[in-house]
Amino acid sequence: MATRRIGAEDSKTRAQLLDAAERLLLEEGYAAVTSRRVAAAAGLKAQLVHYYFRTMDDLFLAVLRRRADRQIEGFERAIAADPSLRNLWRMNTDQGGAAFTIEFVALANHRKAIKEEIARYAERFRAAQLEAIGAALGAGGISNRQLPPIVALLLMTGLSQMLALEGALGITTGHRDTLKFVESTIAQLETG
Amino acid sequence: MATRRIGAEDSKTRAQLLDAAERLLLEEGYAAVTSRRVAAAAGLKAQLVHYYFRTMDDLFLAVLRRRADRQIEGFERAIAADPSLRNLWRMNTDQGGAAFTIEFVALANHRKAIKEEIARYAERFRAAQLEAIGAALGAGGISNRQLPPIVALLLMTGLSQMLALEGALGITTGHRDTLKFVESTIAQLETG
DNA sequence: GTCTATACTTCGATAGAC
DNA sequence: GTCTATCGAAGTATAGAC
Repeated sequence: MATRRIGAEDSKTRAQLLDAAERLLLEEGYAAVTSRRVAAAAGLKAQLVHYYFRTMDDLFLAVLRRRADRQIEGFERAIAADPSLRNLWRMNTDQGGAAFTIEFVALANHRKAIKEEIARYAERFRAAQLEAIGAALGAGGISNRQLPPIVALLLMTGLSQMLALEGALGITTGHRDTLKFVESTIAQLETG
Repeated sequence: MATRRIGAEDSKTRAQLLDAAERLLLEEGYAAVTSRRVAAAAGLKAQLVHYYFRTMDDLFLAVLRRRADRQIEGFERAIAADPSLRNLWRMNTDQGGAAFTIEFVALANHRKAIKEEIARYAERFRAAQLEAIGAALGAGGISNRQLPPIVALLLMTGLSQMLALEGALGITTGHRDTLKFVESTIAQLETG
């Protein structure tokens, strides 16, 4: 049948399946997110997964959207409350979403729909951060020629993501020194 | 049986299976690396995978070791030939192993044996790079207080990995500007 | 030393019952 | 609008034949 029916978006059962899928994804990786295991974790029948999400990819996309929306919202609230460089850096390192990122990047690497959705969210996130970092650098007296905001942003993002990712894998060489260096650099910038 | 037999390490069939597994891993992701698919890609029977590699994890480990050994060897040869900052940066960005890294990091995230092996290789790689970057910075007249080599290394690694990873996902905002910035910074350092 | 026959489990997805 | 019965394909792994 070309037009099979699909469960309501506000169904409580649907939310339970999403919760279970997210938990499994974080704890055991995307390969463990099967219709049977998700359903079992939620105490439901496996076929319900295919009722609320036609394919497994649809389920992954729903998990991604729910989580990314929450994260962007949280970021914007935090940056409105404290738009300092220090806070920007803290948010990039603190948010324990490294495992989540790893899973979705791996998934995205071979699934067009997920790849496109991730790229969309990443660009949105980058735009929001660029605005914040541009203002913070300007307030610290850093000119665009010395260090363009977009470059500062990619340096910061690259570094914080690497620290989180390596931390998750148990790679630690140089982390302490680098953290200290970044923190003292930020402190220097903020005091002028 | 506790002591099942295993195929010889120098078997030609074994090498074909490794090749097929590596190809599948890069082209379709680790979830596609199943005994049946690996064997089919190599034109062999699925059971042979379990003869040469007792479990699928053993197969993944063998792929990882073969590839990482080659990469470290190549790096050491290249850096011996040209130990400049420019070359260090080029090697970190050029080596198209982003997809490979993504897959193994995702795998490692939930498999102890793979995680430990990756950490071992990463630390070895870092040590080799640290030596090289320390020498290059010293030659450029950068003091340890201005920019400690280990910090420079993590900045460079974080940035290049992020550029590669985002490139694979189709995220491009800021990449061009950042590349230009890094290249001109390196050029400045190398001319004094 | 090399490979195959075979067992048993789990997978995604659909068609149809309530 | 919600859920279940069921299918065919694909998964890992072992025991045993050559």
